[in-house]
Amino acid sequence: MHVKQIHLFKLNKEEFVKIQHILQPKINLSPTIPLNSINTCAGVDLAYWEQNGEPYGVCSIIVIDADTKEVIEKVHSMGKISVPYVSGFLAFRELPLIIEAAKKLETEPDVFLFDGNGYLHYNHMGVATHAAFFLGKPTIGIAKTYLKIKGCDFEMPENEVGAYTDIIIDGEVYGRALRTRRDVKPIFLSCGNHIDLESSYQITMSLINQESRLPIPVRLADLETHVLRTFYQKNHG
DNA sequence: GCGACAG
DNA sequence: ATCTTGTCGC
Repeated sequence: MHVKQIHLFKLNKEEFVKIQHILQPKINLSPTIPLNSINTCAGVDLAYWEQNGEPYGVCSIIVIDADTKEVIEKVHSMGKISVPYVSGFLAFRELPLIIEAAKKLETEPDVFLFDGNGYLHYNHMGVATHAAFFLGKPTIGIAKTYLKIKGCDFEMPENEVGAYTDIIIDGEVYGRALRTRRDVKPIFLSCGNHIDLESSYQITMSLINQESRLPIPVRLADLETHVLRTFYQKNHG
């Protein structure tokens, strides 16, 4: 798959904010493709560990068939991590490996689901949104915990599958607290890019099974990163 | 000094 | 994210 190259990853916080401000107005929340033409969905996740006191990470991307839910392709990338985790700047830490892995894809997924926020972010520039500028495909943000913005809490959705409450800040919809399964904590859904919230919701709910509150491709990528981490730790590189 | 903090 | 034992429940 064709992925735009990057060239910007040893900057300071001010530079990161500048980049987010430049990209933010270019976010497009209109769907580029209709729901019924989505045939393949990719899940993206990373795992981390330390080796000789240095941080390493592995990124897994797993593509599944939207109908059968069968795995079509999986790729990964591994390497040293050079950017620390700072809330609000996750994309700068994770994008290098994400892009490296995406380049290896032979299939071109119709949509990417990320482990992290998209539009639900201080500058509407969570990792899912930011990644779309390199992937050029629709992206969706799936966070497991709530990122509080401007002191606004979320309203707990009803305990029913598919129940949700929108997260509205200063009159703008940032995302959605979504109960994907009963008796389980909600996830925090938001647009990444090139897609609207309702479509993101439909896609996400269509990818839920009994295994997890997370959509299947994200869950699979999560499991895969753990396997890969064990492998790379054992084989010291 | 204290609390907050996607992954 | 990661470090970690047991434990409750389908």
